[in-house]
Amino acid sequence: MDYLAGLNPSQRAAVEQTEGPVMIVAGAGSGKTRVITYRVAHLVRRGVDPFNILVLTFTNKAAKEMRERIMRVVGDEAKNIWMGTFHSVFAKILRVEAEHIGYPRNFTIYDTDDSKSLIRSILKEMQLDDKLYNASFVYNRISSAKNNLISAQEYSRNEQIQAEDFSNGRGQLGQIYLTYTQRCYKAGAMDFDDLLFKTNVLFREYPDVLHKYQHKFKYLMVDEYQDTNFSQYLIVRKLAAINENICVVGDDAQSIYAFRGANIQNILNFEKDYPDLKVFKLEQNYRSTQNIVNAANSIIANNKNQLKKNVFSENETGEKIKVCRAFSDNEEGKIVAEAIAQERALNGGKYRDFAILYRTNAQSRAMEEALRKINIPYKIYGGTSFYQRKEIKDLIAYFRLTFNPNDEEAIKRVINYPRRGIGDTTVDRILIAADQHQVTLWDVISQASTYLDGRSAGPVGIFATMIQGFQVVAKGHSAFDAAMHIAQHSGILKNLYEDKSVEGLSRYENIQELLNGIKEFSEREDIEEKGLDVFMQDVALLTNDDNDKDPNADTVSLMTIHSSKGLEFPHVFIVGLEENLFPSQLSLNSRSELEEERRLFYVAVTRAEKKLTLSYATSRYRWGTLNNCEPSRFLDELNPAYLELDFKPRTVPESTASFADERQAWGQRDVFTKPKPKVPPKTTAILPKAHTPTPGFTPSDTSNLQVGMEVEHERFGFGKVINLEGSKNEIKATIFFRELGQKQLLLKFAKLRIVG
DNA sequence: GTGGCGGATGTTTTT
DNA sequence: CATCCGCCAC
Repeated sequence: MDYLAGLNPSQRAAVEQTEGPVMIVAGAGSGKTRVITYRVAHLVRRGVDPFNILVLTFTNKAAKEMRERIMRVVGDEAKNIWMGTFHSVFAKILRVEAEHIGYPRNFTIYDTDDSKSLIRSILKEMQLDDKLYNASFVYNRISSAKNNLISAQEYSRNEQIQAEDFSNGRGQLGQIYLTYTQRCYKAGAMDFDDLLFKTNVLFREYPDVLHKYQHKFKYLMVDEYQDTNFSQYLIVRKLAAINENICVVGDDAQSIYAFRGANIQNILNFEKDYPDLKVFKLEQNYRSTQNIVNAANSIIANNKNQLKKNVFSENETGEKIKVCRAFSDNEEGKIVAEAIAQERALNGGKYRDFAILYRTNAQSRAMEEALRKINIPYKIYGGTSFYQRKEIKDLIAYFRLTFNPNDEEAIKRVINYPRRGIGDTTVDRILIAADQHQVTLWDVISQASTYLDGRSAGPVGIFATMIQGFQVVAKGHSAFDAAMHIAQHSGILKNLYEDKSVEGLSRYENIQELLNGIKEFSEREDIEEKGLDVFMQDVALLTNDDNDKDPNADTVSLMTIHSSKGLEFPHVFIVGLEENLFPSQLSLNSRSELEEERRLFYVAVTRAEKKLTLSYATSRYRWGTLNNCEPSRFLDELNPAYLELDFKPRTVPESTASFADERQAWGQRDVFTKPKPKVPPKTTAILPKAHTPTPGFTPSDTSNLQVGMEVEHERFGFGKVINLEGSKNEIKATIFFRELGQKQLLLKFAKLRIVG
């Protein structure tokens, strides 16, 4: 029981409370991961069968790390613990139980791209305006419906939802959702949200199945509970209903996934669900210096909605938090890169002690360039995942088709790649034929001559034969052999090999890398089934860090704040602290969204152990144009006692002296003393009454107006005509008003008096 | 059915 | 700035 010795009293109490409902409210850096690890280890030590333990995490990375840690305490037995993300665990269960809900065992998992592509097809078929019904918007709408366990039928039947959609001019959303669901079903595909939604359906419709898992998972633990949505919440509650050995761990201050349906209420209401609940609060931060912890507290204090908690540190006070200003995003990169080099030159340390965190993936580029320039090794986490690259998705689409030939998105992706003379028209015909004859897509493709006319039947038939060939090969061979066969005979390998461009070369290499990965899988000894179908089962759920070749390499880490959650580094740089970037422009509409951004900043700050550096740029390239930026409001919210500004406050040398006397002596009218809006207002409705018309103002006949004439406008004041264009009744005059600047007016409406 | 071009459009964040 | 999409000519 030596592992218990290193824990503080509340940590230890949380570990030892293995029975009944438990909630651990864990402040940032309070040893949460240790508690979960030891708690699981403790269960195993006390004789609980690892097969009866289920641990749910939010990333594959977290699951993997935790399993390794537990293995260090209890050994190989840890391999048998059910541990993974919600999505991966329930995908596994759904595959076993698929027949109950009418899905094939080897159903495809659609990723976001697949889903949006399907939505786009549906929108096109329904001939809907793809601006009003933007695919991403529709996807999000369907996604949040599913996360709140609202089925397509329910969505369409619900009068309130319908009324809301109609009033937004999007009355077809219900129909789109219905069609989308139907098409996924026909394709034997589930999207990410379905993995949770269908699990709920399964548990609701088949009590015996639920019962089986309730007994299987005698002990449940959920990490990052504050990030669960309703769908996840209900799964957990149902699974725990019999044994009630449920332990959730979370921190409301670190809830940063509301945008994908996470509901803080899940953590706030936990007590109501389990009256016998034991709550443990972990408030001592062991990770960071006092300055960092105090600064973080000063940020989160600005949020109204939060659980009371007192996170404190007894570590050294530490250095103050440095704030840097740069002129541009590139200079910001340079400052950060040089700071890393300098820190290492002065105090040593490894590259892996440094992390650069940003709000959006796009910001990584300036950082990368700066690091590369002075030869600092770095690694980017997240971003476009290896498995999202086009060439990888293409090859995987062939794999998908091999095991599920009805996979509509896979068909569309590769039926004509490499080119084999099957154009969009033919694909449309296939979809229509399947619909008309009430058969599957694969029925149409595999019996092309019965369903299609002669011209398109030929190439489609050849395609079908090829896929059938793959199916035969996949059955009798290892994952690697099958994959290699498909890569070659589909023509993908040849197609990429012939592309001698730089991108083509890298695509070819990526395919090689995927094949290597499959080869490794084929040679693994810890699993029995090594077919390509097994490899494929959760490929859609893999992310970048699952493809990490050398996790121990000494490199600086670059990642979004979201993916930094749960990690810690001695030195942390948070870059791009600018209004409209962080907080994101899209979050400024509501208090709750702004508070989520603030929690995100809190998460970022609390990643730092020893030293934290914040930076912002006063200008930045966005969409290819240079934009001026304001420093983030979050910088103002930080208690200045913990900050050190790395620049002189910008003060423009000012003098009270003026040239007013000289101007007056010269006789010039002083127009500049009146306040002048920088940008001419766009509409006349909000114009200030800047001008009082000359007494007895009457509009002149402007039919003979000439360029260069001085005019007075009833509200805009005095101005000079600088251009006239258009004919007769539609003459448009460009007039430069002294007070307001340039404006364009239609003469037939404008009331102008010609001066002098 | 294919390929090239110009224009629109997009950046949160992740499973 | 980059990519993706639609439109047009072969």
